[in-house]
Amino acid sequence: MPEMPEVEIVRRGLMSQIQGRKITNVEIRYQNLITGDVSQFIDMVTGSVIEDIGRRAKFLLIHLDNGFTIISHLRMEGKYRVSSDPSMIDKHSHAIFTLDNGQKLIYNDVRKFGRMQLWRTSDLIDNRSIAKLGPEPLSTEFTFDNLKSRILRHRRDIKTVLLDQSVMSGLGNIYVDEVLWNALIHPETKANHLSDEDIKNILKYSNEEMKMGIAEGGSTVRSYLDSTGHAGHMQDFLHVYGKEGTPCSRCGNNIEKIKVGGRGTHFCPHCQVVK
DNA sequence: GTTGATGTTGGATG
DNA sequence: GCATCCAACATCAA
Repeated sequence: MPEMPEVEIVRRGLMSQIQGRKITNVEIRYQNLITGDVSQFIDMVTGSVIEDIGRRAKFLLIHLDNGFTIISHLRMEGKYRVSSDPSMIDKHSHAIFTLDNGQKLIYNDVRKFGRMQLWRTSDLIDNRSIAKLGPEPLSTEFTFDNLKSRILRHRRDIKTVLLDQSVMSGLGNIYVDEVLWNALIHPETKANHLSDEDIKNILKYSNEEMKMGIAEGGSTVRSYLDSTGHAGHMQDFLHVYGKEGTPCSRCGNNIEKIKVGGRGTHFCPHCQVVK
């Protein structure tokens, strides 16, 4: 499911729903959900208060009042849901946090790809997953010079490079296709062949797409729902993702779908030409 | 029934 | 270090 905008929507939802709540009980039904020692995770989280919820790229950071943070990644289909309705719990509910107001924070994940781990809040920057992340759109570090030097280091296809979270972070398979369509760049263009103009466009449209994705509540193309169970609307504004065989909204040529770096890739063969 | 694809990341292998 | 391949898993469509 989630790229940066979807994770941000989940973060905002959780902030209004569970910030300040005490976690009175923790149940982990799928042991591999937790990276590290499961019983230690349960011990440390039980009885703590949720102080704040942050985000770095696609990682949710649930800050507890005991100096620890739950680093949570939803991967493909992870979902949080806050509810007191027991029917919200099913065979795909892998973690259940009982809160002091009687509600439960339920983590659902059909494909079981998502992961959580506990990390000392003051040492978050040392976490391997967090440490390697490149700058994300809408942040102060996301500048032309920084992005240019990071992209030009690579000779892989630009699509693959933009999906590499150590180059820049936040984009996933949907938004990267949209950014490249907006920027008029063919997804198989070699990264080190890009012009300053191309880099400027990647910067500009990454910011725009992330901003719009957040404003529209995220993209729901398969299964994404926020923590209140609502779908997003960004899917109504996509130009290429999932549009194969339909006319490009800019030039009228049919959108094509190919494989780039093993990922389904949508682009307009007329607007986006390899240089 | 079988095969392939699905908003991701990280580990193994050259 | 860099690039590529595959695994983790369940479901749905062709």
